[in-house]
Amino acid sequence: MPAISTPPSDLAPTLAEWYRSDARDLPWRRPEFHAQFGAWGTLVSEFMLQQTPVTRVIPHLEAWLRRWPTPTSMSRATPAEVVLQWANLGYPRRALWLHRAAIEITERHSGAVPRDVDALLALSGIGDYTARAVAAFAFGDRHPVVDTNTRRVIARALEGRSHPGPAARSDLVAMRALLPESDDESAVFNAAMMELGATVCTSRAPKCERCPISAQCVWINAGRPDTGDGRRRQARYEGSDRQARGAVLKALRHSDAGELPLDAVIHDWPDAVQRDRAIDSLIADGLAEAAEHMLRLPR
DNA sequence: TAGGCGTGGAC
DNA sequence: TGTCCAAGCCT
Repeated sequence: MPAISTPPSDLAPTLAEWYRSDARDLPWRRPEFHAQFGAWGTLVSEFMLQQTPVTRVIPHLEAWLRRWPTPTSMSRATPAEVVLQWANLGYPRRALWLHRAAIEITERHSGAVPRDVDALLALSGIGDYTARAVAAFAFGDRHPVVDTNTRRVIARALEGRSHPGPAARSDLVAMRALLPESDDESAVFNAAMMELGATVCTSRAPKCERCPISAQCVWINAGRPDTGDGRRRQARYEGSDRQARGAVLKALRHSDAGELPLDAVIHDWPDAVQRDRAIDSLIADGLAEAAEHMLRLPR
């Protein structure tokens, strides 16, 4: 790993000041949000934000929390209801995982979102990022919160690369070394690194002229070299199994009573083998079930 | 560790 | 148009 040229002590205060003045006003950052929904609100927001843009999440989050304001209320829903409410947010397995997590929280933690990172990691659909995001943002504890934005800021500002490498456990170690001493300052630092990456230090066309740490940025001082050759490319979507799965589930979501005759499910799909493979894989994932020549959302 | 997994907006 | 990208997780 390249040498770190900026002392961590310089970064946090500068970013904290910038964050206080420039951070977006997002629902889950408002005190009323925490007062109303607590850690559950944070947890739901983090599930929805996994690979889905902020602007698409906001309306869904508010509808979701109005319907299921606590883990226990959601634990009593059916998978079909949850998948329907998830609507077109994408990656619908997240809806099942969130539902499962709500049940686990109800059964293992008496309906209260746990504060302990290991307990959070043990819940369905929660990994290194989400567990620490909940612990840091909902409970104010000092943990390294590392998402794609954080990794990009570290790659550029500290390592002089245009894009971070693949996510790795070592990212947690690198971020932990940058955290301020106190819980409060750490939470702000985590949020500020993410915010900078999301709004200024973006993947494409970064706005370096608006960056509060541009003077210390190793990447800028190196002439902003393109070092992104080794990045993993997202697989082609057009014609993919994912597209077929999405079409099947969309048909189910829009059907009456959440079910369709099996032979009517995207019957005009150009590749019948792929269509059947998509249906089978959705059933295997628990996102659909077959019964009596019908395909339906899971009950 | 690499590949699979939705959806839609921006360019 | 096609390509990239988005507060990741699971296997």
